[in-house]
Amino acid sequence: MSIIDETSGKEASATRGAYMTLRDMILKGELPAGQKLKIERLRGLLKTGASPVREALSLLTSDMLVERIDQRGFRAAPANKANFEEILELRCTLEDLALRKSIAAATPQWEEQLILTHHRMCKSVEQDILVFEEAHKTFHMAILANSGSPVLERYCAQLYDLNIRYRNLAAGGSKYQRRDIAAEHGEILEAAVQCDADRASACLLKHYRLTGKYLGRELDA
Amino acid sequence: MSIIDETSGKEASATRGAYMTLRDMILKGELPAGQKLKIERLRGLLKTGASPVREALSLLTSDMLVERIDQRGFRAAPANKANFEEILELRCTLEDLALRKSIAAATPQWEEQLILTHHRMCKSVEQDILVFEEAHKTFHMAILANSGSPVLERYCAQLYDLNIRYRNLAAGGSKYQRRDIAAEHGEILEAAVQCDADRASACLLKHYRLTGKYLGRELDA
DNA sequence: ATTCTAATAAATATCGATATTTTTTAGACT
DNA sequence: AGTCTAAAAAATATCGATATTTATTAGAAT
Repeated sequence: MSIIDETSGKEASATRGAYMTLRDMILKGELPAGQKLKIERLRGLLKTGASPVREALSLLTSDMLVERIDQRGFRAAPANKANFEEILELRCTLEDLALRKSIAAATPQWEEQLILTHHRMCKSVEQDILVFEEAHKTFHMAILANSGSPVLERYCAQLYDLNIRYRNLAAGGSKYQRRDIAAEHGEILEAAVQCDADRASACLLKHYRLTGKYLGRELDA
Repeated sequence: MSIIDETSGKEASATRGAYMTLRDMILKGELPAGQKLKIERLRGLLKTGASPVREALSLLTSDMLVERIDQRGFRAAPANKANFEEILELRCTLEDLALRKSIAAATPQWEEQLILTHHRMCKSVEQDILVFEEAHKTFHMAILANSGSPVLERYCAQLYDLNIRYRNLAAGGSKYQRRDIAAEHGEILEAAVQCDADRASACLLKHYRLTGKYLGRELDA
């Protein structure tokens, strides 16, 4: 592997590159919900062949970001309030579960990871919003990372992304929510480190449901 | 669509055909856990081109039945006791959740579906084991089908399949479990129809955990 | 004997072309 | 006008060939 592979954003395979780009575009709403995803168009967009595009789209069905209808192609997964609320609720349930498992199995290493990812997230607010987004996801996943159940964590990560997608879809005009997000994160961290499962869970779910309520209003429009 | 399409088992697209066949082979253990899945070999096996095979494998990644490693192909998902137990436990949690939601939202239509799928399952015991397996899954999914959360149901279906896979992997030599499965199903049905969530859940989880205990022993070998 | 390296073989990933299917369009009929 | 039907266009799905990458083998050096 050349040095370039590791430092640049360039992906190893065309399929992976297409997967990442398409995923990003769907999460950001650049490919609107429900939109038909024509191979030729994406081919042009991604400057690659039909095979990588099709394979990437097939992979994205795993993530519930793309729907595949046999013999009539792919489309960006539809979005609606019912689905949003389903995602939000299921996410709360599963994260609550994973959080409690993580805390129950707490180790010094896990604690340290929490502190670290939280710190990085705090610092990243000064930087580009994308850097913060990344750090934000990393922190939230770190909380669940000690659950001992990779499948559960996978589901949580999936639901996290789906939720972010709705945030991006809804955040059309209105300004970013003016809440003290930093304080909320701090409280979650504190409770988790203290192994206070009930408080950590309560904070976490409040954190999600507040954002959810805000987004729910946006989606009505 | 010709008449043949609807009556024969022949799939509409090569990709879907490959997907179904491969899925079946992995669930049945014909493609052993961890095994490398070489495109050329599968191409020969399924008598189709490389593209449908690759696409089918990409789709199977969703179901956690296939692992994809960039630039070095696909392999059947590994199987081990830890994963089995994780699947079993998560399945119990999620099905409990879905069952309670289903019961909470009970409708006459749902009840009737339960009765119907249960009846079909009972009848199917006389027929081929594969017919029973299909009916068994249909019954279990019908129980959860009223949860109002398609995503949750999707996860449950996924975990169901993964569990079945372990059953098939473990059932190498030993005879089929000699329990009164029919009675267990009957009890679940009865409790569900009566909207007794606690009893239904208890029955369901006992049903799963008994099978799980049995399979766990097999997997030690 | 063991590790390193170059050459070879094998397998994956990708492309471009073509067959198949679906969708659209335009004309005929009621 | 509103359907139905046939032809044309567009898009999907698939194939066969090739480029790229990884894995294997055999020989050289320590």
